Amino acid sequence: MRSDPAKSALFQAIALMGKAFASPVRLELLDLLAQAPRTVDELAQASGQSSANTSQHLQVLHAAGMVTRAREGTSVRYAVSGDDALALWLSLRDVSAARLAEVERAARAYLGDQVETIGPQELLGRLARGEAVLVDVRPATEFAAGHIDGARSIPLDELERRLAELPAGREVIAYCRGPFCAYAHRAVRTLEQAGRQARRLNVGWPEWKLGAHAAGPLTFGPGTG
Amino acid sequence: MRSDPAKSALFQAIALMGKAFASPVRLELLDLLAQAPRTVDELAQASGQSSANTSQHLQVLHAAGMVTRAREGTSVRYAVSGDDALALWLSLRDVSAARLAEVERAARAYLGDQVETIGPQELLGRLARGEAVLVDVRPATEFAAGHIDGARSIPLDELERRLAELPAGREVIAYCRGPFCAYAHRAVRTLEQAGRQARRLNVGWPEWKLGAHAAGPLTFGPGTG
DNA sequence: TGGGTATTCAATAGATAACTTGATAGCTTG
DNA sequence: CAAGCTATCAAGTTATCTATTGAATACCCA
Repeated sequence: MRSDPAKSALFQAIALMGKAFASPVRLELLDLLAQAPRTVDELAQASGQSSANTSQHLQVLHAAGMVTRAREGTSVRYAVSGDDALALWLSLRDVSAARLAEVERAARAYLGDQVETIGPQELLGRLARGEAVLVDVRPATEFAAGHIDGARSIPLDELERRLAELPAGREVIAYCRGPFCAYAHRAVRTLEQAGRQARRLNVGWPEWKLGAHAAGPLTFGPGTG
Repeated sequence: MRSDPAKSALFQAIALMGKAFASPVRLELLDLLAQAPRTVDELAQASGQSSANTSQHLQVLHAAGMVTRAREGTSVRYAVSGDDALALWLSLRDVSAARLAEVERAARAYLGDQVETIGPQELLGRLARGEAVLVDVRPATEFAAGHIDGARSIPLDELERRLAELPAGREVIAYCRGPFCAYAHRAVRTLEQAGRQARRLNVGWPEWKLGAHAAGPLTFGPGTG
C-alpha cells in the first residue's frame, strides 16, 4: 500500500476539488452563485474583491468542476455546475456549522438575535389555507433566477416603503438566501416593528430547490433516500 | 456588503473545514478512518507517511472538526467525528468523481477492468432467498469495527486459500471499502478464476452504514428526504 | 476598422502550508 | 522510578497559494 502511484493520483485528483473550498473568498463566491448565476464583475462587486482576483478564484472553482462558465457578449457568466455541486457546498456549510463552534459563533454574531421560524411543512399548509403570505426578500435579480412557488419579491431595502402591498390580517413569512443570510432576520424585525405578525422560513432558496420542502429535517450525503 | 467583518469571519471559519480537504494525504487518512478508527501509528503505516507528518495532518482534521481523538494507553486513536462528517467526505468524493474527468480516469486506472456489480436491493432479496453469500474482503480489523449484517469476513489476501469455506452453488457477493477500493474487484476476479459465480456490491461499508440499503440510488446533500 | 469594456494572463512579493529532523511529553511496564 | 514506546512539538527548508499590478485578449458597437 505504501505509495501506490495510482491510488495517490486518485486522492490528488479529489484534493483538487477540496482545494476549491480552502479559501474564504471562494466560499463567498460560491455562496453568491448558489443564489443565481452572475458575471465576474457582479461577483467582484458583491464580494468586494478586485476583478482580477475574482477571476482567478473563479478559475480555481472551474478547475474543480464546481462552476460552469458561459460567455455572454462581453461578459462571462458563472454558475454552480449542478445540484450535486450545490448540495456539496451546502453540506460543507452545515457540517462546519455543526462541528465548529467558531462557525456557530460567527453566524450568531452576524445574524443578531434569533427571530421566530417556521418550517417548510407548516408553511405549505398555511399558504394553502390562505393564512400566510410568502415574501422573498432577496435582491430582485436573485428572485428572477429562481424562487419558491407562490412567493412575491420584495427586496429587503424596499420592504419598509412597500409594506402596504402585504395584505393585512395575514402572517408574513420571509425567506432569503439561507440560514446564514441576514436578510430574512432583518425583514422579520422590520415587519414586527410595523405591527405585523412575521416569521422567518428556516430554509433558503437553494435548500428549497434541492427538495427541503419534500421531506422533514435536513439530511446529509449519499443514500439517505 | 463590501468587507463586512462578521460575514468575512463566517466564511473564514467555514474555510477551516474546507482546508481539511485540500491535501491528498489528509483525504487518504480520512478514507482510512471511514472504515475504522485507528491510531496515529497505524495510519502512518497504512498511508506511507512519517509519524510526525501523519500526526500533523490529523491535527488539521481535528481542528476542522472532522475527526475525534481519544487516548488509549500509550496510543491515540482517531475516528471520523460522526455520520454527517462521513457523509460529507463521501459526497466530496462522489461529486469530484462526477465532475472531474481526472478522478474518473485515475479511478479506472487504479481499479482495472470493471467487474459485474449488484445493488443493495437485489442483494437483500438474494440473501433472503439463500441464493447468495456475502463476503467482506477488507482486513479483519475493519470488519470487526463494523460490517454489513450477515456478511462473513474473508480478507482478500486469505481468499484464495479459504475458498472451500464458501458454499458451492451459491453466488458470492464481495464488498470492501467503497467504489474506489480495489479489494472487491480483485476478489471477484479471483473467485471467477476459481470457477465461482461472483459479483461486486456497488457500495462499500460506509455507504451501507449511512443507509444506502434503505433507498435506491445515491443522493446528495441536504433535504433530499 | 477602431475605441471601449470585461475578462484573463503574467509577474511579483508576502503569506501559508508540507515534510523532515531532532527534541519533548505522556503512558506503561519492569 | 527508570526504560521504552507513542504521539506531539519546534525549527527549518522548500513548495504552493494569495492578492496586486499592469499588460494582453475577446467582444461589442459605432
